[in-house]
Amino acid sequence: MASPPRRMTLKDLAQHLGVSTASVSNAFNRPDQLSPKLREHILSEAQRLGYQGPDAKARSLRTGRSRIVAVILAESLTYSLNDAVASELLSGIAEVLDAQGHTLLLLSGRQTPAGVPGSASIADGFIVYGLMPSLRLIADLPPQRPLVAVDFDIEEHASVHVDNEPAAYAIARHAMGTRPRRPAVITLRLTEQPCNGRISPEHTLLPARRTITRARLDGYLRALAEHGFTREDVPMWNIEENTFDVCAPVIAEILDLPDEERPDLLLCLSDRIALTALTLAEARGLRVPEDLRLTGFDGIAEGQYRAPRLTTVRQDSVEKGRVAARMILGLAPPSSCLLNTELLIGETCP
Amino acid sequence: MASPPRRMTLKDLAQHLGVSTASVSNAFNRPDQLSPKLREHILSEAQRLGYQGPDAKARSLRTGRSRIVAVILAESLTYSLNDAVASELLSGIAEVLDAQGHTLLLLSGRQTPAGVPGSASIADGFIVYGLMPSLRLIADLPPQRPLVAVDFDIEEHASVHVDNEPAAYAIARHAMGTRPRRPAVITLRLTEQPCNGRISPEHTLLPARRTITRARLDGYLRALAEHGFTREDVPMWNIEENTFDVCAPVIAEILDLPDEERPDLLLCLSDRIALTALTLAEARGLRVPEDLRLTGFDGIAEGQYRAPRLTTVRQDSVEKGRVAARMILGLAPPSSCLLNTELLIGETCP
DNA sequence: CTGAAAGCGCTTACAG
DNA sequence: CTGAAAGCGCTTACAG
Repeated sequence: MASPPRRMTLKDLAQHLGVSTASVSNAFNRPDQLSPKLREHILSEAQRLGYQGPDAKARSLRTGRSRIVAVILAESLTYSLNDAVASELLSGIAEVLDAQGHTLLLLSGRQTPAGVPGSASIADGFIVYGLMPSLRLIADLPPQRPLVAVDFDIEEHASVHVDNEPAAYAIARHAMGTRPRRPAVITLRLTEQPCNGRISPEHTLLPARRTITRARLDGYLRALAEHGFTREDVPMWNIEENTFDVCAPVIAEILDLPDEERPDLLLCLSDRIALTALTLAEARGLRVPEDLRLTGFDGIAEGQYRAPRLTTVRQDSVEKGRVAARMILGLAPPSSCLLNTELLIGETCP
Repeated sequence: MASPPRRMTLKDLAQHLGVSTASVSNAFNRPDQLSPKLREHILSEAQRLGYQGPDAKARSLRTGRSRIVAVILAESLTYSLNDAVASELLSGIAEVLDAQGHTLLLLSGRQTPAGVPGSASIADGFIVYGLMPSLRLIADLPPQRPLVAVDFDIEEHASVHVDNEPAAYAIARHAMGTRPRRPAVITLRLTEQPCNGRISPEHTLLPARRTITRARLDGYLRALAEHGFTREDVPMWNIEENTFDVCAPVIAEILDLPDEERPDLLLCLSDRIALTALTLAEARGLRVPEDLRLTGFDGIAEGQYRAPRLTTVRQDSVEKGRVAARMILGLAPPSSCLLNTELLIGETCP
């Protein structure tokens, strides 16, 4: 096992070939700076001798650019990777980065108490997604590198949003087409204090600038108000994490209310919540939509590839990712971009 | 907007404070190399002056380590990010990397014809997942850095697997408990030539060392053989991509066969395939399991959080990721690790 | 415990 | 078109 003690460097290769390091570098990076013949010679010898091309670490130090874009997810990576909406966003980002020869570094805003790991500073730009993270996190990022916020705003930085309030208004208004007797709302991470269950007057709700879920709630309440339901008339439950396991107990509590108290319309802040409600309702023999109507938000595939199909708002999370990535790479000017959504009428709330 | 033209460097900070660059570096990296008092002074001044800590690019060049681990996915990133099994694997990897202060660089083996982008060489180690990629891709990775293969083998490198053949045998044997009249198998990316539909004798099947799906098929066929079904008795269909959209037409073709030809047992190579079959069967009014029994493979949440629950094999993809990450970081010795699976009996094949 | 110095592997003006 | 040289920002023996 007398394997070579270290990787071959550009300098080694140049010496081997009797050319300058500049020529080798140019052979890899700037074809116009040397004769095609020499370039061909250098590249084929590199291949033959096992030189893999300029080292990324050295190159990035020298040029100041790494061709790496970091995505900082407000939630844990475990949650985000298994969430359909976050996954779609990442797909959109990855699609654009790939096409431009860039790669994706995944970071969680929650991972270390120490904040974002130092290796984050290697990235050429940052996409920050999700709940408004602590400003400290943002301050710890290297300044003067492009940053795009998705689903929230950071002062003086670009952002990508969907029209949460109008979309929520539209779907709630659709649901009001058949007047519910007992409408209710299930929100997501909306209370200042953790609350996985019924929201009481003691709870403080986060403001719209902190979380998109508030904007959606405001849309629902606007439509409800137009039909004579005040906020006091409409019970609200809150979910702490957008997963089946965390949703299920809260929804069980709602569905297990006595018949005369059980809501007949559930406006859910996400498809995951609505799908959990649908599963649990089916398990209890409740008929959807006859006994219980349900609406979601997001338009994830799982809600559309089943019967009954979920009535929901489709947001194009893939496109959100593409837009953010284009701004980071400078393919589009930094801006505050608002994407439209689409109302999907399924069978859970016809 | 007379903002500082460039980021402050360690050297700048050292000059400001009248200490050597070594002391500043040690303040950040080796607390034992200087007095607590000086360290405290340096760190607080760094904070005050806006020095964010040593630059990751320079540090990684100097030390040769980046604290970045690359995951190379055989499929496209778009596919992988939206696939439950791949997402779980990534979760497990991310969990371990996070805990060790490392971060995750996502690469696709399919992204560029040019092969893995040069920035890959920044990673300290590589986890390669999925179908056996071209050996060229592996050869292009920097040698002498740790590499772990997941779900396939690379000579002289560590690997993580589940016991595909025995697990497939076990679930098929369970299904044989009630003798089917017309069993069939739906495979996944198993033919040398692309084939999204019925497999004919002309098709060449990939060998088990190239893809885990072959090992699963072998397990099914072994159990079927024990019950007197030869390979010729059992029709097989192949799916090219493990997504609803690609599965649906093939499954529709199967379910729309005349009653006397339609299989009454579908052994599916993945949960995604089985769930698609379940959805389409329900849409056609076929009763599961009375008219059609179904088994999956993977044990993804979506199959367990619905009624009827999928009968399937649960593989712990999160743990697969953890094991691979531990090997990469040197927390566990490189080895060939085989994880066990668990038979989950749901209602689709009681 | 501190400081001066070498060097990680590359890219890029610049002079020829 | 080619080559000699500076320097990206750091870490780390090493001498004091």
